[in-house]
Amino acid sequence: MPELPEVETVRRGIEPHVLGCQIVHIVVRESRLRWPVPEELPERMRGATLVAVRRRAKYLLLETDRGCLIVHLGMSGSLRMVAADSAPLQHDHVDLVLDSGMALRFHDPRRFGCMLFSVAPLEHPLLGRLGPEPLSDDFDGERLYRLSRGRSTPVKSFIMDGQVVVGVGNIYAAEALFAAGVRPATRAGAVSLTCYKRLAAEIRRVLAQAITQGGTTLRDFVGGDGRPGYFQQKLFVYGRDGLPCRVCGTTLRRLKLGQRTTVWCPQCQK
DNA sequence: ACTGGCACCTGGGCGC
DNA sequence: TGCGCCCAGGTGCCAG
Repeated sequence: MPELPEVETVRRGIEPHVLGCQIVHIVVRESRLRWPVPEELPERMRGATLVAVRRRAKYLLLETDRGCLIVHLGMSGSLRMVAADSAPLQHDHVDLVLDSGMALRFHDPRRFGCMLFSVAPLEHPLLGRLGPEPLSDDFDGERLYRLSRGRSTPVKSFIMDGQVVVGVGNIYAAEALFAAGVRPATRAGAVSLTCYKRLAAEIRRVLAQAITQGGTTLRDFVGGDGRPGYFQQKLFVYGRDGLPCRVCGTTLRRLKLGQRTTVWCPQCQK
């Protein structure tokens, strides 16, 4: 489900409701996520105080005085604040019950998400080799250009590679490539420095704008406060194959790159 | 070192 | 109404 803007929207939504709270207990109804929820998690976290809610790539880091919960929402996950005594629905796999009378509830029909524990999350194998945050100063067109030399992978797959830059998923990859006027199937190594500078700028702009809009609501995405995102009203290509380009009217085309559906405009993207 | 392909899951929408 | 098929926001891992 969520790309970086959605995860950031969730982070901002839950932060004010959990910061400073103590975890009374953790209810694990289904531990079979992408990786099993550690059996010792409830015992280890009982009584811990939440001191920060951070994000790295698409991972949420719930930091406590006893260590950190690493949460990924996969394709279909969500985190919501609920009343601690509210009845769980299907796929409500984990509750962090807080001393405020609320609970942070992890819901994930497809179970591609995860909930792990670490005392040094940034050194965790899943996070240790990630590239820079797209909204940080470490990310720019020169980096894209440098890392792409000699690579034959499509530029779209390249910018979705977490070692290159994190947080660019299928929606925003397509949108950024459209905005930069770059064809998704172009070999990464054949894209010029000029184009990469434009692409990096568009990746930043599109992600930042999506965060401002509260993320993109597809199907049932809602932020931690239950409000939907509005970015879908600004999509130029994602999900619009066969429809006219919003800029030039040309019929948008679709292809598969790295097993992911990709929509592009043959007129606007060269 | 790279690349493409598969895997993990459930649910919604479609054609028949 | 039911069944089978395809599709979906992610990403680790495998063989070649």
